[in-house]
Amino acid sequence: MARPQQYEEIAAYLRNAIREGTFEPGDPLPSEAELCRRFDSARGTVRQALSLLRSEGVISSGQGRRSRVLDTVPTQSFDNIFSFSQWCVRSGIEPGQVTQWVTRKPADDALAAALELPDRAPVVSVFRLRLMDGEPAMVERLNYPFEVGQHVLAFDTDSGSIYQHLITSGVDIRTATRTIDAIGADEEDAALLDVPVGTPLLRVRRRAFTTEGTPIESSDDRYLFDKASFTINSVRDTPSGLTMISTPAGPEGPR
Amino acid sequence: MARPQQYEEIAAYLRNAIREGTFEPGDPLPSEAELCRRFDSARGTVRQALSLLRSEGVISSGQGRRSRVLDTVPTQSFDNIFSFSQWCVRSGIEPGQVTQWVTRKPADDALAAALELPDRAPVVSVFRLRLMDGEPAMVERLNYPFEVGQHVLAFDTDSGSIYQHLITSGVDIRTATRTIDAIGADEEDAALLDVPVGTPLLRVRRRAFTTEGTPIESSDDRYLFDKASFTINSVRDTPSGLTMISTPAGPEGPR
DNA sequence: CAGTGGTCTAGACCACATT
DNA sequence: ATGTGGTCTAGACCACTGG
Repeated sequence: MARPQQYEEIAAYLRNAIREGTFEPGDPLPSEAELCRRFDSARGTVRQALSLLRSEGVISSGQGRRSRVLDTVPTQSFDNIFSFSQWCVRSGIEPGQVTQWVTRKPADDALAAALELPDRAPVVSVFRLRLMDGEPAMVERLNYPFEVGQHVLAFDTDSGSIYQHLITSGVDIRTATRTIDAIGADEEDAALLDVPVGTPLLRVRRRAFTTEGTPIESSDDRYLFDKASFTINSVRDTPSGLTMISTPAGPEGPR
Repeated sequence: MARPQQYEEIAAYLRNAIREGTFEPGDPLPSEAELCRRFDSARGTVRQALSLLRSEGVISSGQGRRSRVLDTVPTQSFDNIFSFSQWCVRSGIEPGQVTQWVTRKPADDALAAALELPDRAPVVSVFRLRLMDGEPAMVERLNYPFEVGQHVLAFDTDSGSIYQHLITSGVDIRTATRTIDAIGADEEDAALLDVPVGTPLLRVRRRAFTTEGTPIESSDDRYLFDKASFTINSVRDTPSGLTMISTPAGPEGPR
């Protein structure tokens, strides 16, 4: 595993350089030709990397102009992001975790509803502090129906990605619903993240489902506000009557 | 202009065939090799077309598998996502706005990059406080290239939805990229929203594009954290829809 | 004008899914 | 074993931007 994808490497390098201020918002990136030389790769590969950053809302490109850095924080596109660990690696950040506890207990009302289980059905819960390059970045609260949670109980939660572990355990994760909002840190959050109570946090609540629509996860992640952001691309429907085979031209939008 | 782009032609053909039921949801598309033959083009070009459809959430691809048509997700909700006014109305809330100012001025570096304009090109900016049932809920900062902004200058920004006005003025809004994060209120935000400085706000930065991929808006909305949240549904391959729901944003049913 | 990104071609090898 | 998409190479021409 971890076979390095060349275009991912180039993208990671650029994301890193941007995050560390080598390229500031508004600055031009190196030209594609320059990047080809620097990474000894073909232009198609470089363009694939840039296309990735474009879809993440990190840079903007245009014919004849150099690509430029947009005003951004480290950003995750929703496409492939189920896993904090994976996300960090893609961004050139070292992920980490400190497990607070793992329990098996009966679900309370709200959790039973979220997982579509009978009241007081057994669930497995995980509570971890997540780190980026060794620094506190996110508090993670995960809840699984017991059937799924078994795999979690049999896993060293300090060793890495639970998501990855579930996938390789054969758990069928197909769709997810995320709700994003902002809240102030409560006492528990504040202590772990080492910030004052009330500090703004970005909360992402997630429910994941199998192909059949059975809920298999209900979680609550709270990010330090300057550690993460999320990007979403959306398309508006074309007015119905128009497009036939011959369409108006169009360079690049997202991705 | 309107020089036909080959990959756009291929994409348009596929979109059409899908819309007309030639390929039903779940069906495999023709293989890339087959499309190469049919359109007498190189594989890279075909892949560019498929990449476009993938980014639109129309198909899903995977190594070794044929690309398949996804359940078509009605992006009808796009308008509701884009327009604060429409979203409120749909949620049974009375929208309102207090315009702070509307200006025309040269773009600074960051804004020029975001709108893909030459440095110091003229832009039209709007700064409004938005209300829900008469209460402050959001601070809205909108920026348009002058060509688009003209329509805004000729509009009473206290009267309602700029988005609606642009659409009816014939502005072609096709795609958008949103980046969501959390920040503390600065002094300007705090004064308008009537909260202490540092209160957590949900920030949504948006870039909107025409069919040709030309940027037509770059904006920054900051919501009181208890007034709004965002919900995103995604499938393991491709992001599909985005929905905005109102305050009592309880865990939402999947579908 | 030279430099840059947008598009396109015609090959190649690999990993994975299906048979 | 075959077919498929994912990745990559090494060229090419064009349209546009910028000095």
